[in-house]
Amino acid sequence: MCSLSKCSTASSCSDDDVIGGDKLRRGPWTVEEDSLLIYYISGHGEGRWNLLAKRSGLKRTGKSCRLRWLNYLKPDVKRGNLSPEEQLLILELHSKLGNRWSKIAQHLPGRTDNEIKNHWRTRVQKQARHLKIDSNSKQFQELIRRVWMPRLLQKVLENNNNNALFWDSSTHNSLEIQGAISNSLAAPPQINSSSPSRMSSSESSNISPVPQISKYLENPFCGFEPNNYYSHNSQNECYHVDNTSYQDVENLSSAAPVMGSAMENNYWLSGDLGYCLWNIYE
DNA sequence: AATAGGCGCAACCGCCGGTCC
DNA sequence: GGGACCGGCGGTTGCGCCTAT
Repeated sequence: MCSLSKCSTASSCSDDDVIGGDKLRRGPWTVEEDSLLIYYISGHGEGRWNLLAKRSGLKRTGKSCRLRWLNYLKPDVKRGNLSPEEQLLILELHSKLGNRWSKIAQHLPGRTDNEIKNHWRTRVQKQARHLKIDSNSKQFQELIRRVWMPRLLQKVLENNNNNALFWDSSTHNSLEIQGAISNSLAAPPQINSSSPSRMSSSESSNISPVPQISKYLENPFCGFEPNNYYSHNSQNECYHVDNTSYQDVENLSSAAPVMGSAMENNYWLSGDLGYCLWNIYE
């Protein structure tokens, strides 16, 4: 509630604005104000913002103090670009929670609702505008799930493969991120009918063990059929177990267990065409 | 070098729900 | 019960920086 008598926007307010006889400052915070707020909170703790605003000597509203602390000054506020993992999690959570930014922020330690909201508006909604699609439409939601999330997933896994052949759980301790990754592949596979039946067979290095016989689950990129069984030869070229020849071959470069999966035998397989979700057949 | 336009982000606004008296 | 106050939330604004022309 703006009780200032003569301002309509932040930029139009001056230091001469008055509340209750005191001059109130608005707009960007100075270093001195930040220091004062940090000093006061270090001595008295957070909360009771209106009282804090009065007693600290800051010529700011309680709301303004709260916002400055929570969004900027609080020590655990994480700064810098959102990682692909975080972006993926935001997309996943937004699909479930909608614009409930504070709820989404609770799942991203160190990130504020304001930051996530800004990210959504500047990055995600911008895409919708460019595509002339309503960002709340089913069509856009589908686009996010089918295109954007798999791309982010690819980035996440590429980063991961660069660091370690197998999934490094020490860098991905959030099961929620794992869940978001799994869910990002929940859409039915987009099988490209123009794809050649024999897939590319470039040299694959750093080949990791893959299950002898695996059940392909799902992936928006690959041409494998869900719930069919595949095996591989000594070069890690995959083939359908019903076929005698190596048809539908894809070179597989690495395998990583799906952490947090309800199915312990689920693996991500990294290959020429992207990433596949497999279940070890027993 | 100047300028216009776009973008990112900090900060503000208005509303709402909870709490206290 | 209801009014006042407060904190939290989502939406919006506008400033400053960057980039393209």
